[in-house]
Amino acid sequence: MEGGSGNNSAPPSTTFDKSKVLDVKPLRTLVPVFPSSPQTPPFVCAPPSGPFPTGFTPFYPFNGPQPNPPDLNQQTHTPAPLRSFRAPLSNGEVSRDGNADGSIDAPTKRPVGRPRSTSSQKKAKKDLDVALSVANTKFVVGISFSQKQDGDREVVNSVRMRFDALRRRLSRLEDPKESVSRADLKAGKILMKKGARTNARKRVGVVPGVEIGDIFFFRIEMLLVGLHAQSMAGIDCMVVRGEIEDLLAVSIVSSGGYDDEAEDKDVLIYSGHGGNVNSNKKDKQIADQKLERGNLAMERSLHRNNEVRVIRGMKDSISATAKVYVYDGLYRIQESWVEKGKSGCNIFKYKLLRLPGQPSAFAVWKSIQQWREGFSSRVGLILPDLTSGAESIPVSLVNDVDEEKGPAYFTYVATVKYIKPFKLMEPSYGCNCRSACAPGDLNCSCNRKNGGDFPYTANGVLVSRRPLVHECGPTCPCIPNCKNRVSQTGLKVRLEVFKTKDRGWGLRSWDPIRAGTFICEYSGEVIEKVKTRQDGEGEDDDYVFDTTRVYEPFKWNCEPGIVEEDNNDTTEEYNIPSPLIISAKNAGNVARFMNHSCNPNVFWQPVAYEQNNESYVRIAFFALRHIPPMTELTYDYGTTCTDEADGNNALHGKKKCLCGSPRCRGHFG
DNA sequence: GTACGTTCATTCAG
DNA sequence: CCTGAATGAACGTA
Repeated sequence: MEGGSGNNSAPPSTTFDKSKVLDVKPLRTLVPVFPSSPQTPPFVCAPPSGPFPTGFTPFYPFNGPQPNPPDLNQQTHTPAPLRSFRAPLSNGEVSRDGNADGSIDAPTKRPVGRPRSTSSQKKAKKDLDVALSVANTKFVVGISFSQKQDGDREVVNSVRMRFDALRRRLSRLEDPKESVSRADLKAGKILMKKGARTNARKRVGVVPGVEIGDIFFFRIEMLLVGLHAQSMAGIDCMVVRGEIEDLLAVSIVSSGGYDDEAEDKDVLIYSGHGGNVNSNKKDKQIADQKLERGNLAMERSLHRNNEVRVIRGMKDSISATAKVYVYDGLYRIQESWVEKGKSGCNIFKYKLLRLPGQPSAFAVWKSIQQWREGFSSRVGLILPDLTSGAESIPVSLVNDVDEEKGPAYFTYVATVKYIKPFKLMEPSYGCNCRSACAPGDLNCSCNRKNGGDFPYTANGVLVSRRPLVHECGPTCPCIPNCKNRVSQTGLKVRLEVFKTKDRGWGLRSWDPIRAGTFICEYSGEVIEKVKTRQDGEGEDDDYVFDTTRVYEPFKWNCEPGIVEEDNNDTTEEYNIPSPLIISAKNAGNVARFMNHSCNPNVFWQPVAYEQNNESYVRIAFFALRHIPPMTELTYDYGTTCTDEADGNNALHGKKKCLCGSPRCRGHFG
């Protein structure tokens, strides 16, 4: 397993029998490349040099005990910080927290003449709302008052993951009669009402826990973490009270709806709002923009010279209208002017400059776009496709940190080999669906095996972790792009294998990745037992995936009871019919390059499907949270069950962890 | 597959 | 408290 640099310098052809792996299709061999640099040292097994925290949890748990609950019971108002531009606790804020009375059926005024929903639709919607409202009472928030006002990284991640878990769960209901439209809004509404948000107090500048480069797929997500507190409007502003009361812009979203110029990575020409430029009203009356609200705030911020957060919105490839938002850090407004728009009406324009010294975010996206279009070459590119066509999309091999020309020789296999079937409790011959298997169709035996709970959303995103995901297999008659074949259809995310600074080769993506996205399976050769030096088997096999290791439990699924009929087993403990050990030392795919982290962004999930009336289990990797482009992909390797009573060093075979997470366990493997 | 219109939402400011 | 503006998002149609 790629855990460090120690394995990458083995001579390519002397340590294993190539013929054994070269006669099976569809194999592609990686062009042999030899490290030109001196051998890098193998993994150090030195004892930890400092105190390592115990009681690790991979991320802030949704509920249940927390290692160090920060201010969990604090109910008193924290005094408003003396820092300028921080919104004081308003009465409105307190009252919103206090009386979440759930009046979700409050009538909303519609513009006259707008067609109204049919009564049956309204009834269905109301029923669902009531169900959601009832479910809310069981909902454990676990976010303290002070965390709601001012967050940190853990709270921000917790809110974002909880939002998406809930959104996926709500959008899973694909029976058209019960379909939830705008699951994002529904999930956001529930979380808002329960106070499961953070950084609710507006502020100028940095939002604690939100990092430059963070990505969002819904406006509501940015609202929940306090990055941009408007559900639709592009300019967010706040009133500051000082010697004179002032209105300041705090954040803007550049989404392409207006005539912005967003070509330069450090400069943004932003248009003011209003004038019905992009109104969804029937009358396309275009008017001059007025110096009010957001426009006024931008003008005041120009004179005050305060920092303005900039979020860049872009088209997401997942669908025609989907967007992805990238937090690009702090800018300052340099100048403003008024110009005539296409229709001849006045439009406010603002020129913003990015503050220097910030990590790049949008610039990374620009570079990737250039590489894709071939306008610029990737620095340090060694191979455009290390799979030699074994995958349907290329995987680049890149080294921009040193001279090493590639990992040690291995054979690229897109899927696992020598896999053994396991016996099912009851024999199964796949489903009988003619076209695509339909979620909710209990005539489909694959659906029944999944407890009637379709594992994926319409976008092919995993809804929840479960003991075993049952996909349709090669002998199911449904169409090849049936939605229940996500892990069999090959790579969808554009990946690259790259040289890390201190952990050998690693894996990362050019594409932004939504939580729950399938990344790859763990390919390789199924083996009976892990080879170790101790057993006289030569060197340790570090490219191993082993289901019998001990894995740190973590919570990924949405809380049970959010949706009324959602009473299925929500356990996230895996149930694998028989242990599975895969070695990718000699043959494997991109998964062999994924490094370990104690705070990973990827997790594995066993997936079963049938072939010739037998069932097989494979290991599929999914994104644990949203992953920005060029962020290293990591998962938790787990730990071997070391028998400490046998006199051996309990750390034998374990490797010093370099993941750098605050909750690092110190060792892994 | 993209482009555009329609529809139904939500939050916050005024 | 009430109202409406607002650089949403999904979906249907061309």
